[in-house]
Parts: sequence; C-alpha cells; structure tokens
Amino acid sequence: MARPRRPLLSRERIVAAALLLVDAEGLDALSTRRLAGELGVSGPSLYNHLATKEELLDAIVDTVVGEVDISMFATLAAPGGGVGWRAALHAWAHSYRAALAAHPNMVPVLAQGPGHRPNALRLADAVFGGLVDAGWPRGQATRIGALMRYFVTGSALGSFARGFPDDARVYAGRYPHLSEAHLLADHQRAIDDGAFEAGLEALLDGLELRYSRLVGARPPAAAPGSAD
Amino acid sequence: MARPRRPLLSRERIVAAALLLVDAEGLDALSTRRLAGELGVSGPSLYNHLATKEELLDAIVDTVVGEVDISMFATLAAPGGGVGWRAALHAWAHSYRAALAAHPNMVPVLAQGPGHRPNALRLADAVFGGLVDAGWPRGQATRIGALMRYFVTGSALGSFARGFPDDARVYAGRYPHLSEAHLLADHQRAIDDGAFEAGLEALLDGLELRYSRLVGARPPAAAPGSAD
DNA sequence: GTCTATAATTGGATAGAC
DNA sequence: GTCTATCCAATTATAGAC
Repeated sequence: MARPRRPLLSRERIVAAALLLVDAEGLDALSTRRLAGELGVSGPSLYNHLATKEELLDAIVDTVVGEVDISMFATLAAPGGGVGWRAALHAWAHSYRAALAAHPNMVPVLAQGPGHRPNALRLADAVFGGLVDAGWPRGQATRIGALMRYFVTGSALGSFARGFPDDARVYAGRYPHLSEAHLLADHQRAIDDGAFEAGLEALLDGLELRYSRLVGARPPAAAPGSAD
Repeated sequence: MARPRRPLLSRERIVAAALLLVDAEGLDALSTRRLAGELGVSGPSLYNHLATKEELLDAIVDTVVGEVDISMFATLAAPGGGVGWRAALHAWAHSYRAALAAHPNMVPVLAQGPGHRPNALRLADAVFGGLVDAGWPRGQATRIGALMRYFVTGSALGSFARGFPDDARVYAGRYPHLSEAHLLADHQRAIDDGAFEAGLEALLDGLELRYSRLVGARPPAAAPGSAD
C-alpha cells in the first residue's frame, strides 16, 4: 500500500487503541507491532505520528489523568466557601479513583507523579490552589495532596477482595481467621467500594479535626454513621 | 564446567540477587540471563532451582512481605487491650511502608493481593484477627485491612515530591499555584514521610471516632497537633 | 503516510554432555 | 547441578520503495 488519500492513523486513534490494549492485556502487551495490528496497519507506520514509545506512554497516561474532574476546586476561595474543601476533596477523590480504576494497569506509571504532563500538572495546580484558597497553610496543603494521592492510587492499583483465592482449602487449618476469605471475591465491588468510602470518610474526618484546630473552632460533631 | 563439588546456586541466593536487581533497575530488568550473569552462572542453571520465572517472582514478592512486622496484632485480645488496635495499626503501617518503600518496584505486583503466598496470607490473617480480637465487627475489620493496604501501597508506589520536575520554568505562567513546586524534590524524604504520617494519623483519628461510636463511648479528645 | 524488509537485541525455556 | 548449544518468538527502530 502506498500513501493513502486520507491518513489511516492519527495521534488520537493511536492513543485510544493503546489505552484499550493496555486495559485489556496489561502494559507488557503494548508493543508497536501489536498496537499497529489492532489499528489495521503495520508496525513502523506508528512512527509517522509518534517519535518513541515513551512519547506514546506519556500520551496515554495524560489522557487518563485528563478524565479526572477538578472543577470543584475552582470556587473554594469564595467567602463562606471555607467548609467547601471537604466536599471538594470527597468529590475529587471519587472522580480520581473512577478514572484510575478504569485503567488499573496504568496506575503504576501514573503514580510516579505529574512529570511534564499537562493534565497532571493542571490537576496538581488545582488541588493545591483550592486547598490554599480554603485556608490550609501551604505546607499542609502539600501534604494533603500527597496523602490523597497515596490513598487513591493505592485503591486503584488492585482490588483487595480479588486478591484472595476463592478456594476455601487454601485457608483451612493454616490461617484460622481467614476461614471466610474465599468468599471475598464474590463481593469484590461492594468490598472495594466500601473500603474506599470508609477510608475516605475517616481520612476527611481526621483532616476536619485538624482544620478545626487550625481555625480555632470547636471540633465538628461527626455525623452518625451506620455500624456494620 | 561440569557438576561443581558444592552447588553454586541456591533458591535463597537467587531470590536475593533477583531482589537486588529489581530494586536497582526495575522489574523489566529481571531476565533469567541477566540474573544468571549477576550470579556468575549461565542462564539455564537457574532452572535447576526454580521451575519458571513466575515462581521466582512469587518468591521475591513474599520475601518482601515477610519483612513486615505483624507481631503487634497477637496481643489485642487481652483484656484492656481494647484501645491497643490503634497503636498496633500505627506501628504496623510504619513497618509495612518501610518494607515496601525499600522495594518500590515490587509494589505493583505485591498490591495484587496475597494470592497463595504464605507470608502475605499470614499477614492478612494477623491483621484481620487482631482487629476482630480488638472488638471490630468482621465486616469493618475487612474494610480496615483493605483501606490500610490502599494507603500504604499508594505511599510506597512512588514519591510524591520526586514526581515534580525541579526546573522552575516548567511551572512559570502556566501553573500559578505550583510556583514553588520545583523545590519539592529537594525535600523528598521530609515531604513524603510527613504526608504519610499526617495521612495515617488522620485515618486513625477517623477510625477511632467510629470505634467510639461502636462501643458507645464518648469520642476521644484528639491530641493537640502542631500547626504548620 | 503507509508499506516491505531488515537490523540488532533480547526474551523464556529445553536437550543433552559431563 | 552447571555447562554449551539451540529453538522460537518477540522487541524497538530504521531504510527506502511507492
């Protein structure tokens, strides 16, 4: 085949296909040949659109980060928005986790930090700026950004429930407290979602305690939660 | 070289060398040929001690997990040990993070769950058992195990501070709130350690709030913390 | 802007000598 | 229990035709 009338490829098509491939088969399955195959072209054609494989990886990562909603941090400076930081962090954490959990194989790459990727830097800028606007000292705002990333990336890296074999014989005798661990996999979604939400609420409660000390207010009356 | 008088290799030597290699150059650098080179033998010799590469990887992972101290969960059932769960989780989290942060390239593998690895299953058994002994309902104990893993693995996956380019020009103009982000890398240890400790304390405060509601006690008076 | 052909490595694993 | 030799498949990337 010679030069087609219209390009068969584009950066966007390539990145989208690469993300699909990584999601389906892992980072190691992302080779130029394999990706080209999925796109119906031959290997070297990709090099007309991307200089190196690393550039491709960067593009995929930043696409994922671009799916995270950061709009909630824009309004925290407004008067009376002083309590908004908690709701903003909560909503952001859920959006962040949803974006990452949709592409778990990308998390180890993404968790290395923003590097020079625009969407990742925009995200960091919005979070830090929002927290400072809300009254957090800069040092604490940095820490909150970091600890939130720790929690969210950790939760998206791998399912807790799916990590346990569903064969009861694995646990019998040897691990007395795990006698029902073989059932975890059957409730993966509920357990992972529940653990994330429980951890997020605990984390935010802890931060709110610090915030109330910071501004010299009474600690908030914690909302009653459901026992389990 | 024929059969040596004494074996040149052993499972332990191989695993130790493999861990060194992964720590120094990443998971992709771990090939049978390369590893054999480090050990001063030729490639196929490894197969006298390990059936497959996957078996090797499993052994490395469980070695790392085996470095985590879980002894603090053994005594939580004792009368009056009812408040010990917080201290136990705190000490465990620090030990857990130290073990993982020493081998960050292994974290994505390890975060997939215990699988059939003995040390990982022992760890899960100890944590869950300890929390139940301390009075947590089983469902909540599961969630706490999960959310702690999220936080610790996330914190060990990659440095927050090192993720930001140290070139101030990256941020100039485009990311107004990150005008000092180029300094983060210079204080990597302090920032990452500080964020981990802050997050851990917030998390434990939040859990203690829930625990106090659970047992019908007054919420704990939070210890005064240092502002920043 | 895609193709074919190919360079130059590298990968995991096996067979059989000693 | 280690060696050499070998298999077969895969990798990133380039050169040059069309």
